[in-house]
Amino acid sequence: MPVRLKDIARDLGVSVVTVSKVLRNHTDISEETRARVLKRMQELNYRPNLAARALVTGRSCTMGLIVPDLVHPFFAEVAKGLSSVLRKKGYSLFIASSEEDHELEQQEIDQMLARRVDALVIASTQWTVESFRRIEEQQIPYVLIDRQFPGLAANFIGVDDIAVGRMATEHLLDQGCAHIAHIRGPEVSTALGRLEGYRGALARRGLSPAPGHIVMGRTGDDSGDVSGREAMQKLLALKHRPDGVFCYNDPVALGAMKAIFDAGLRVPEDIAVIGCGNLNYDELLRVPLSSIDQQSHAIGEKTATLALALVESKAPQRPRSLMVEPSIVVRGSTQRRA
Amino acid sequence: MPVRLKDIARDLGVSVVTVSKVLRNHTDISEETRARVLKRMQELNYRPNLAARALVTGRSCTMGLIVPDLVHPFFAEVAKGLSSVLRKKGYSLFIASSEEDHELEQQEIDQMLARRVDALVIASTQWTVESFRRIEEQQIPYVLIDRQFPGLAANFIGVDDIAVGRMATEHLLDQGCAHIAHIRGPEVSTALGRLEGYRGALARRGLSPAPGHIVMGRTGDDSGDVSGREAMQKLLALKHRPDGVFCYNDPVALGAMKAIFDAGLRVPEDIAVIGCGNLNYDELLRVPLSSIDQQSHAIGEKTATLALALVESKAPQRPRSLMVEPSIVVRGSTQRRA
DNA sequence: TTGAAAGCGGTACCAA
DNA sequence: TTGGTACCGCTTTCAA
Repeated sequence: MPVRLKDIARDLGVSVVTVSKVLRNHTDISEETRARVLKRMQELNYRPNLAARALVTGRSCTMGLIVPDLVHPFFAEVAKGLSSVLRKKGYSLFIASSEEDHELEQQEIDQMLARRVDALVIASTQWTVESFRRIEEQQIPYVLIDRQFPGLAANFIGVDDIAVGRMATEHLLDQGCAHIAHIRGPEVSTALGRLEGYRGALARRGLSPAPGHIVMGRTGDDSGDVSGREAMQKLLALKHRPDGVFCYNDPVALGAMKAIFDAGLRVPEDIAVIGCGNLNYDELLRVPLSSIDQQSHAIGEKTATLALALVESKAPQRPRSLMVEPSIVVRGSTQRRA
Repeated sequence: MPVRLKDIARDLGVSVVTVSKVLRNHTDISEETRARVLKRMQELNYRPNLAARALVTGRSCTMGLIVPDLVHPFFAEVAKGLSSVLRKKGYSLFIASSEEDHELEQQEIDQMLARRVDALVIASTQWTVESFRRIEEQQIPYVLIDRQFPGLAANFIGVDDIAVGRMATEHLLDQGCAHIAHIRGPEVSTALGRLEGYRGALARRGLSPAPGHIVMGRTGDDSGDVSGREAMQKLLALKHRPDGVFCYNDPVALGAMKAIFDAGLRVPEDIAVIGCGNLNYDELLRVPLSSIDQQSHAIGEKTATLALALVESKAPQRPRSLMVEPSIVVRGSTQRRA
């Protein structure tokens, strides 16, 4: 039912090729013909079938994005940043949520490869690099975001997690905290980087974490508030309880604050708390939460730019790893000196 | 570089057609041939080019979703629900964020039509129905979600907004509130429905809103907390201030709570507050916010099912409008009777 | 059971 | 400046 080049050509008594050339602004068409064709295209509201074009040009002008959880604001922001750049270049974006499931992620990768996306962006939940090999076989460029894979030479864009840890910890030090604890995350690159940054910041001032001041929440990212609460309770039970806590992420920080309040203590006077992620609700809390912003939108934009560059250059590039600088957002939960 | 039917056919000395038939499980192929073909497909990790298939079958097995803001948890949830159903049927989903911009939305619609999606799902920010006519011209089925257009006979799935308003208001009444105010939203179907439900619930008990008890926040959905705060301040300045407030959405409710705290009053003892949307942070607040859940995931799933049905049946269907029942989530902000 | 030919809606190349 | 022809990767139809 949609209008085709052929229809326009027939109506005007010209060849399909001529119409196709007008469509793509070729210069070797007379002004008169061009005008007639354009007019007819308008009248019929013609839209080229991009799938057909993709078949012959070998470019689908399509990319795929696979994230563990679309509802997580970090990934949603990345998706927005990515698509805002791609849209301007005429690209459309397939988006899929892997629900933190390796198998599903694998399936989605296959599906997108079958759709012949020009590039793939993945915030992976994999433990092995096998799926990435599959992508490489197909010669399709891909960019990993958020989580890095040690030992995999792939394009990567994410926040500099060591800087995240350092920044948060230094801020607590600057606010006069002397005993800073860390509620850490699971064994993935983001959590490990933040832990390293935390240690580094202390070391720079000749300090080191007190015994028991590095605790791990039971779970990783989700229902982080529960695990944050538990972890904080452990810290409160210590003989030397901390006066500042750097939390792996914001949900964990909220849980930690709950535990502090439950113990009848105050934030930030007794214990200062800082999280990571700068989630949209941080500002709305009774004690607004200081946090490290992960520049999710910027990550999306930079990823788009890199992916586009990879698609343009047919020669395979040496993989690039790009770290975005985090930034601190200071709110009430750490402001001890007015 | 990807493997094609032709490659497999050549390797095995059979025709392309034969391979194609094996691929689609046709029965008129000998077991022996089938086995040989399947084996080779495995070895080469063959994936059919779905774009090419789409060109000849006229089905892309692709749908489009356009929402005003992907970062908003409601739309992110809808997207998840939608894609979880579609994935099982082998469909992929283009997702675009219109950033609350009519023009962008229009562009995205055009883009997706050009990609020949099998169906389109839109949470529209349009004021006119022109873009929908464009879709109808192309004979592509579409489903509107969230916001309805009076006078447009289109498929629609959303929460029953009148029920939302009724439910919230009745809950406040049941908690013993006698003077219930409403901070309403802009002139769109969702806000109007909730207002109507609020009025209806009061009327059922022989009540009507006191003068000045229906206020409108300055802005609509975004930065709702600012407008909620302002609106609440107006309510607090009244001679007869309310003892319960039903807010258009959760950000507005947070703003309202801030204003109440600033005035030195308590929630829910002095004023009970209920929002709408059941956003993920509601539970994490100092005074957890009661809210009406909009069943976003269910909306996504039902939309997917409807869209699939529309695609299956070639005969154009009479548009269906489907209302999902909201549900109330009671938390601390309204619990006045223990 | 197998495959040759035509065609889906476009683009590339080269000759007229 | 214009258009004939071939072809992108796959499916459909029909004859062998």
